[in-house]
Amino acid sequence: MRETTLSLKERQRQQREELILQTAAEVLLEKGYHEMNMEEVAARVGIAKGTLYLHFPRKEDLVLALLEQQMQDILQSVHQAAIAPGSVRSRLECLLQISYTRMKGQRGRILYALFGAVELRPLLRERHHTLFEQFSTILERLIDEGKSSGEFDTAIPTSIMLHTFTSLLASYSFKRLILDDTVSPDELVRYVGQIFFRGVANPLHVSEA
Amino acid sequence: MRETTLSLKERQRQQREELILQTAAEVLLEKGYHEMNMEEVAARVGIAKGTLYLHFPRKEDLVLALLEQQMQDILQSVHQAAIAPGSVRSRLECLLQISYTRMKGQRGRILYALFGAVELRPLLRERHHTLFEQFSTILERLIDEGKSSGEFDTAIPTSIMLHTFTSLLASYSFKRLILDDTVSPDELVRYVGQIFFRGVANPLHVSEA
Amino acid sequence: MRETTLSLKERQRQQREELILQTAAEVLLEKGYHEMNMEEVAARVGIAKGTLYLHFPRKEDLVLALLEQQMQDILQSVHQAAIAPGSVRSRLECLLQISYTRMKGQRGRILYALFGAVELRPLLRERHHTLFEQFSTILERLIDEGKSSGEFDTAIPTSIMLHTFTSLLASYSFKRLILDDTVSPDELVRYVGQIFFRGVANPLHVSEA
Amino acid sequence: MRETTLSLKERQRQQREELILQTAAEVLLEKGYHEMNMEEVAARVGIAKGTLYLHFPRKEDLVLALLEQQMQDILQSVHQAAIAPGSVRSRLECLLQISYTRMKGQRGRILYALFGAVELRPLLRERHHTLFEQFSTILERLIDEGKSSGEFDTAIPTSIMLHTFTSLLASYSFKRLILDDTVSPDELVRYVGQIFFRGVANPLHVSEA
DNA sequence: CATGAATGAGTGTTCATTCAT
DNA sequence: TATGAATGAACACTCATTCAT
Repeated sequence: MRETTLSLKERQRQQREELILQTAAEVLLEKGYHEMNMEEVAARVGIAKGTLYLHFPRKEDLVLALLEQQMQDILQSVHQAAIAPGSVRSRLECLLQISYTRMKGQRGRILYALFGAVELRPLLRERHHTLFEQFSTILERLIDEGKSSGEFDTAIPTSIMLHTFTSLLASYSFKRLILDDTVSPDELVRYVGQIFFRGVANPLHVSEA
Repeated sequence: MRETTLSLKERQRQQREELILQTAAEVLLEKGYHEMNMEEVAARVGIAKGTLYLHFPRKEDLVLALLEQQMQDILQSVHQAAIAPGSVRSRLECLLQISYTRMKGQRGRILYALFGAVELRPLLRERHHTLFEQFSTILERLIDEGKSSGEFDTAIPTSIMLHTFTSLLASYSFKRLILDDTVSPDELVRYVGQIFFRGVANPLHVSEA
Repeated sequence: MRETTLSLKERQRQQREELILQTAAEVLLEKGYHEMNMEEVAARVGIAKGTLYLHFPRKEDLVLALLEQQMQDILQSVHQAAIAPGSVRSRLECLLQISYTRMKGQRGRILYALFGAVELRPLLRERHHTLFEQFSTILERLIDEGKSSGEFDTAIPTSIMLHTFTSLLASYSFKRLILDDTVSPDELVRYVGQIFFRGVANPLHVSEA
Repeated sequence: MRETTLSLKERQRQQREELILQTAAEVLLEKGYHEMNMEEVAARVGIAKGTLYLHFPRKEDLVLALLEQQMQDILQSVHQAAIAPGSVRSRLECLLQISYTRMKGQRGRILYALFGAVELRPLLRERHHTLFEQFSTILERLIDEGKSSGEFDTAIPTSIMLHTFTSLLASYSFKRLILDDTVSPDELVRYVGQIFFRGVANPLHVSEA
């Protein structure tokens, strides 16, 4: 019973923390890092400023937690996509799908807002770097697998493929396209997949598609 | 004679304005929009804060002028590339070349810094939209020309090609690659060109490359 | 039996209160009145902030209790010294001894820390005044005794002697000397005694020293 | 004429700075370092908070300037007293006179208020130390001169005399006595001088007093 | 009684903007 | 026209105090 009580409190605490993060994300998207002020975040959550500081002792911490959440979320997706069955192409398309779908939602745009604040860069860089390394490593392995299996053109360096893919995965242009409902995420995946995979295809390989 | 005097003054004024813009660009890149303060810009230019305000009555105006300049600059490049002789591919590759080369330089990074400041977006959006429309129009015509000439696959919608191209043109991933000297702009143009143009190539067309 | 239980509880309560006071004294010395925060005091004592407030409903009260304790402590010493046998000089030297020895210890420095906080003065003043009156009264009687017995020069007003003595008793300069181990309390007593008692000696009196 | 204009502005600036320092001193004495807030200082001076920060970029700087002013002031007095003609006793009495007279005025109490703020100590210590060293050096020389000339008892170490004198010079007890108008500075000098100089007198020397 | 989560008033500091000279 | 001193709104963060559990 003691345990239940504790975990109840703890659960409530985590629920509120999650609420704070969601709210902060909203404000961040509306106003950017600088215009987001702690008072307003607190007010929107419905708590006092002091309470907000109990959860996140610095504005930076709040924003860093947001970053962490997003990054973990993304890394998770990448992991799952990477270990899915099927061709490398299908797995990478799955990633495109996830990314484009997220663009419609709020969460997909937080990273943009965060990286916008130049003064946060030093802070973000380190954590971002670590996760980005993991992210890159997974994708590189996937691409190399595609090369080994004969799907991809071995003449194109893996790092080029990786960054080309990344450019298409996290593209501001596509984000606008999707937010304006000019294309659906599904369509976009189809077309971008078509272009990219034709582009990196092994010229000698007979695609099953 | 009155006119000459005026135009001399006017010329000096414009020279100073240009200097202000250059300086502002520097500071913007170093510190981002919020950390860039009017005092410092004025000091670096070597004028008083009040004088700075004679040229740009709000901080926003300064930054908007910077945006305008950059956009015009880009539009100019796009124009020139568009009317150059040669295949559509060669002309688009020329654009990639310009973009990647600019990434190494300061000026190419200003737009990133500007768009980073979420709170500027409403301001930027309008002007940006107009210029982006022009930019898009030119590229769309180019792409359509490529489709007509048989270079490009007509099955892929022009807007998709446009935004895919744009994603590769102004890619944060590539910017990092280039700033880290992992690839030269030239190499990058070659590889990205290869991937993109294979990707959008007309399957029936025999490339001259 | 009820009584015993209560007094047990009461004893525990007083023990804790004493612990709080000791801890508060430590923090006060380390950080001064303002930097001393209730949270830290509670944490160091090992109780919750709320519990601390059960004992001392305001920060001021805590600090006032500390003052009281110190003052009573000092008053006690003065009392004992005053009723000791021997010459007035020997009794006053005993007080010097006590004071200088205390300077090495923590407790002797608390009053300095407290009086340092100018904003506490109104609060301290009243209580301090009462106790200081008592303190003064005792010393004045002692000095007058010294005058009657022929030890001290009756031409010097008692209040002057008192405050001169007090200046030497609670001197910041001597505190530094002693904390830096430049002199030992014993030595200091000897020299200061020599100077002061020569200074106030009855010119006609043949000292026994 | 240019020069005159500049020096006029500069003079006004310094006048205001002096006004700020005076005001800050007042507030400091009334409320202590922590309760003194920049807003109020500015308001009392009749300027905006921002203007205050043009003169003193940190609260600390304001308070440090105050310290400097006081210390220089004191050092100045000590210097002048030290080089005055007459016996060492008369010169030291002159210092007592200055100190006790200052106690009536506001300025004499600022150092007490400043040293009260424990958190300022590290800041103050360094500067204070330097000046205190100078102060001590001058007084030590004076005391040694008194010993050489036969005025003072060579059996008492110079440092003891110095600190005893300092204790009497800057005594909180005497400050109260003077602020309460219990004694006049003049009287106090006479009595304290009598006590101290009898106390440190060379037993073999025939005083001219 | 004991707890510690919640509160919100208070304050140092920055900086875009104005305006008298 | 050019200046830069003056302004004051804005904001992160702290901490004494309260009170529901």
